Amino acid sequence: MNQKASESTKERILQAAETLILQSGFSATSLDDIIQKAAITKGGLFYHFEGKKGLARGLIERYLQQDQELFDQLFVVADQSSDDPLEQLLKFLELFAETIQQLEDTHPGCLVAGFTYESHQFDDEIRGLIRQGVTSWRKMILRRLNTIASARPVRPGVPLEQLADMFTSIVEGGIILSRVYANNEALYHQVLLYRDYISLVYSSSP
Amino acid sequence: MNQKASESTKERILQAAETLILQSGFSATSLDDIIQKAAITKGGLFYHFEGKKGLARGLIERYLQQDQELFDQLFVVADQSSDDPLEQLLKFLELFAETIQQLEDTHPGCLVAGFTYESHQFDDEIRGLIRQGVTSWRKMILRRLNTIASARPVRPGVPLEQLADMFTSIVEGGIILSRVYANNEALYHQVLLYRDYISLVYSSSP
DNA sequence: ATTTTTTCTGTACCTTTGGTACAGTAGAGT
DNA sequence: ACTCTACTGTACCAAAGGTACAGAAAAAAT
Repeated sequence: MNQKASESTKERILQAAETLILQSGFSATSLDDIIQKAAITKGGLFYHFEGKKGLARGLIERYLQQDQELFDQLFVVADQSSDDPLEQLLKFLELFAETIQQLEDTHPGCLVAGFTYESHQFDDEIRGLIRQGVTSWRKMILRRLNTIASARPVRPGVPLEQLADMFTSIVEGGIILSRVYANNEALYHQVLLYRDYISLVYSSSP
Repeated sequence: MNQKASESTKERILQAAETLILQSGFSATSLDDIIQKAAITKGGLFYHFEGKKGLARGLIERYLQQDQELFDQLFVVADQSSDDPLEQLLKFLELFAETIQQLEDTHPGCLVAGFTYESHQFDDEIRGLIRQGVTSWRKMILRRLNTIASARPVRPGVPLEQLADMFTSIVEGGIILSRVYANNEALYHQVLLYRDYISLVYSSSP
């Protein structure tokens, strides 16, 4: 078999594992569950990953990468829509909200949040990856907020670092709402409220 | 032994279980872990709860109850601080934010969020309790928002139901931030940003 | 065409642990 | 002395994680 076959098998395992883990949690998902869903054997799984711990690392790495790719794509579109940095960010949030709304099923959940609620099981490496993910989201938004702030007044008393973290906060919280209500509209609206707040933070009216 | 001894044992079990489960997740927390921390035997645990599932129900019921008690207490103080419904809600959020900030350790996490990320393990009863909890938070805030709206103009395009859900969203998301950063300031600031947004939603300036 | 390497399958096995059941007991109240 | 509550102690079973390895099947290299 060629490398592509290997990669597609690995991907199949990761996809199956992610789906199951977001449904039941990491610990509650057995390797047997995963190999069954991925249509592979235990030996095959251990060929690709160093046990369950190695699988966890593979999962979070893949998740953060895919996430970054989505955000990058949306920002490309958003940046084309206007020359105004504020409008670009607002457009990004709009696109992101719509992307969520268009999901057929209930939002599957975020691996970062899931792992955070099982964090004592993982070692420092995994916890480091989780923190790295959250930090990257903060940086991504904060860069934009700072650029906007260089041309517009910012509402007093609003720390931009916290406003950037609010993106993560809203998304993670919104995902929980959507899962509890079994309805993506909740997450969609939460992102739009965040968008609205940002527009108010940079609104120059008294 | 008397009833007080029984109740205190039950409470000790619940407290131990909650702490451990918020650290490692429900599945990853063994009954052995819990009985060790609670200084009881396996038989004793099964005397008080119908297995691990019964324990989960006891945990979520207790959590929602304690949560409600805290909110009620804070609203009593907040309602005394002013006659203006908007000021009362803003004060409540301030008090809540300060309560979190004063926690000695990192916020332990929310059982509702934790269980949501392991929801496929639980039956409809537990999932019902989780939904009931989130719904009660929404109602609690929405009642206030509607009262405020009866006397003040609301910013157009802001659905009050979603603004009420934003409380849950911000708190759950903020908890994740605080846990990842190992710092309660994140959650504190998120609640204050939500407070700021609410004040803007009801601000009457053009 | 053959050899080699990669990518798995299948089986067998071990150890730990999670979850459950239940018989028995200690101690407080009556 | 009796009874009930509140446990303790022990025993048991299925399941999970992990390991080891023999070998097959497919592709790549030669």
